[in-house]
Amino acid sequence: MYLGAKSATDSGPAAPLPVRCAFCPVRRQGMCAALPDDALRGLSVFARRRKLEKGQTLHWEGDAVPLALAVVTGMLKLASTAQDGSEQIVGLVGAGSFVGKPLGGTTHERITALDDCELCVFPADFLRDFVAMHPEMMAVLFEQAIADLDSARRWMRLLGRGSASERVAALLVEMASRRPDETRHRLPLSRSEMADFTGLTIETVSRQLSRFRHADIIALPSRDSFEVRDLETLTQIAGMTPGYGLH
Amino acid sequence: MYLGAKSATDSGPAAPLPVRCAFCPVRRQGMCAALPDDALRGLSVFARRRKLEKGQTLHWEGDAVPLALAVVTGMLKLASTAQDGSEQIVGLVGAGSFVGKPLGGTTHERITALDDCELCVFPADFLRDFVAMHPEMMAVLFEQAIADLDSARRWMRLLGRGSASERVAALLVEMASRRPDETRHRLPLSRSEMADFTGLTIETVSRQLSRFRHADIIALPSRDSFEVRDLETLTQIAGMTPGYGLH
DNA sequence: CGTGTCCTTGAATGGGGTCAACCTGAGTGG
DNA sequence: CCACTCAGGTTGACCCCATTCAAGGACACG
Repeated sequence: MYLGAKSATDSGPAAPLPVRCAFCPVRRQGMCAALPDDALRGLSVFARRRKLEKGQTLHWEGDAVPLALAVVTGMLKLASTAQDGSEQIVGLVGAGSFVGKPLGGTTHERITALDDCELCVFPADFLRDFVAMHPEMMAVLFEQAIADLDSARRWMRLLGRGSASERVAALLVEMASRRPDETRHRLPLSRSEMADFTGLTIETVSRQLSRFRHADIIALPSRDSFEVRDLETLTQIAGMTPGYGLH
Repeated sequence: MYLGAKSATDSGPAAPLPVRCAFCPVRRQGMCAALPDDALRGLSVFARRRKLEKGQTLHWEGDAVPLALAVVTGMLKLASTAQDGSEQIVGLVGAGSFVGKPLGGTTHERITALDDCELCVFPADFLRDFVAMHPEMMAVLFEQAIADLDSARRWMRLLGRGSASERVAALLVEMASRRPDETRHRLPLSRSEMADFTGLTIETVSRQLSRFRHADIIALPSRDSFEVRDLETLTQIAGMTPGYGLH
């Protein structure tokens, strides 16, 4: 169905990498990093850049997955909804990460932009064929699935056993660990989304943040940013050894 | 390092399947089902049958994973431990399922037998090489990782948002769904393990079970078994029906 | 028959939920 | 410029459900 990709892949080593790939901020991350230039050229033929505005939802739980995507900039959330309408966020996806089921199947999560995002989107059909031709890519996807599983299981422990302060601290550490060199970080989640992720209420999240602020562990210069003032204490509260993020 | 497997795989279509595979109860499930006889013969060369007694732990969180395994009979739990010693079970693994990281990496979970188990164990090094030669096997492992991820995320929702009755009901439904035709089921988890899995205390688990029993939703003929008397109500409770009162 | 382990049940406690009031800042219109 | 609105966030008071603490039961073991 997308077999044209084969010839594109084989179109000779001299052909240049498309500009969008050559200068892509995630060229050296995740899925794309695993591919040599010529394979990436084949992949890029069917890749489509797409912007997703903050709050927009990409597709819905229960649908067959029509596509897979890599995040170029911004952050996405994966969330599932209960009958009663309450939402549980089951994953955060940042730049360089991949979402989707290249082998098909239905997903049970909704994908929503927390930021204005830039995505690199592939039709799932094409990707399935492409992966069949590039086993090294399958390995990368598999490893990411395993990493996602690890991270989901760490959150399970937190949700099952963690107190409110542990959960909120863990979320902050998680956000902070994505840019370890900075102390000030964007906080693309609203209080309501933080509540959905931690399994708490917005009031409890707010109270914990205030406690951390009063204890001078963090500062909250604006609604959508925070500053880590005492990372050690924060990681300690989160119940994790420092430098060991939830990914 | 295990390249001898290659010649074993190619040793001609006439060679018979080893007895332990031919009569294996999971020959048609999971990983093994994806392989034709001759490939399975190659795999079986390095497979080792091993029994694990109830309560025995196979290996420990934080270690590099030395092996991968398929469950032949019995049930395993995957659990992670917090600094304070509290345990959170992050997965139950039944017959036919696969555990491990065929591509290497460290695991953060302990693997413990809930029952007396029979396992089919592979050295991780060998499996990595074998998978490289059998892309169709990679696909199966990938799909299982995705399924595990889905299930972990469902539990995340339950742990984050579910009440005590929802969690306990969900665990019973989960156990019951493994043998849909039966109404009476083995319950290989102790109360303490049920508590670890649901993120509750043993007292709360016990109270919920008693409530279900008094409401004639289940019966508890012995400590390690239960009988579903009203599956519809049970699934309804597990599905997070808001404010369901059993008094 | 005593002892230990696991389970059940009861009563008291407390952490987080719920409800409600208030605050803050961005927009909007005069 | 201020007044107004409105959504999102904060804070307080109260309450409820699960935990904690404590006692007792069921069952297997020597």
